[in-house]
Amino acid sequence: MPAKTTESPVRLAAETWESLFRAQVAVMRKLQAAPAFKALALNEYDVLFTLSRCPSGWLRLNELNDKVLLSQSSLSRLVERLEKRGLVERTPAPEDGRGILIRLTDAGRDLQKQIGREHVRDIAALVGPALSAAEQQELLRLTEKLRAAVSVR
Amino acid sequence: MPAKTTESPVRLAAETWESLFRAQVAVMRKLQAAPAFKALALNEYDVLFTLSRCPSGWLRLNELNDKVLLSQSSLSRLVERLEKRGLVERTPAPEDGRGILIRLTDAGRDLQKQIGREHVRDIAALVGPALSAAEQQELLRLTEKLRAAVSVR
DNA sequence: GGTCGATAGATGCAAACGCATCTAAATCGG
DNA sequence: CCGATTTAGATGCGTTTGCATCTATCGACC
Repeated sequence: MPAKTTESPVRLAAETWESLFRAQVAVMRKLQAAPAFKALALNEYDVLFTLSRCPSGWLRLNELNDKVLLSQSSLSRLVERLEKRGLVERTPAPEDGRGILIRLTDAGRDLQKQIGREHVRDIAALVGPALSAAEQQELLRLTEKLRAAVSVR
Repeated sequence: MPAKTTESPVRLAAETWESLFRAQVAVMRKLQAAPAFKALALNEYDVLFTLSRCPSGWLRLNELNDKVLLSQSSLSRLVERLEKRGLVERTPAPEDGRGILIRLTDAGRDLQKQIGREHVRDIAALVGPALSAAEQQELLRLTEKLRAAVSVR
């Protein structure tokens, strides 16, 4: 396929985004269908995952909201569900009477790890054969740069 | 930031996917908030867009379903809504009594073009400043390669 | 040609979603 | 220090979503 992307900057950006988006859809399709997500919706897993990556273990609800593609109200109720299932804990934020802090329970951490292992295998099975290591590193670099630039403020 | 990605292939693939996914979330956040999507949800726009890109103008429902991250039933009802709004048309497929064909109406095409213009501007404003033209081309190439590899069969 | 599994799409239903709004706490300005 | 604005999160409500299932047609095979 010839590179027809020397057209206009606007067009190049649009095509780049569309390609990124379609790739995300294609991969996500496969991942969602995996048995790892019988127990937990992807958004729910994403919250557990994000909490597991947090150094202090605690995250504010609004911090979580930056990571996940959900409205504030939906995230609020999603966390409520996770709490009912005993996967996360809530505490009023000590320094801000409006806020709440969330962290994984032991059960939540276990479930995240278990699903995470399967999930990582699924990802590797999809992405590994598709791109060389060097290409993956470059894709990682570019998407990280894009995310950082878009997320300013 | 040092490249810690020379670890294992599995880990590299997982980090690459996570970075791609987060970038997608970050960009999508901004795009969804744009005034272009007051009139039409993103999934709905995506269907109109896909139809507008189709050479024959007609698409089967199941072909459409490959492009969009929606279940079959959700897409069925989404198209139903678009039809009620006069944006798409349905016809029984001539060669397959089970299938239906969908295409844009004139109103649908107009709306897609109108939103599309705004949308492309929004994308360019986000992606353009984030990556150089060469980087965008490389990102386009890598995501297209990934999508193609994942979509086989 | 008739039966049988597979495929396309529609539909009932409960769960999840976003928007608008509400309450309460923090921050700002005088 | 007090009223006004902003911010964090919860909640009512109508809409959208996915799962399971249903109907109808297609294709394969005997």
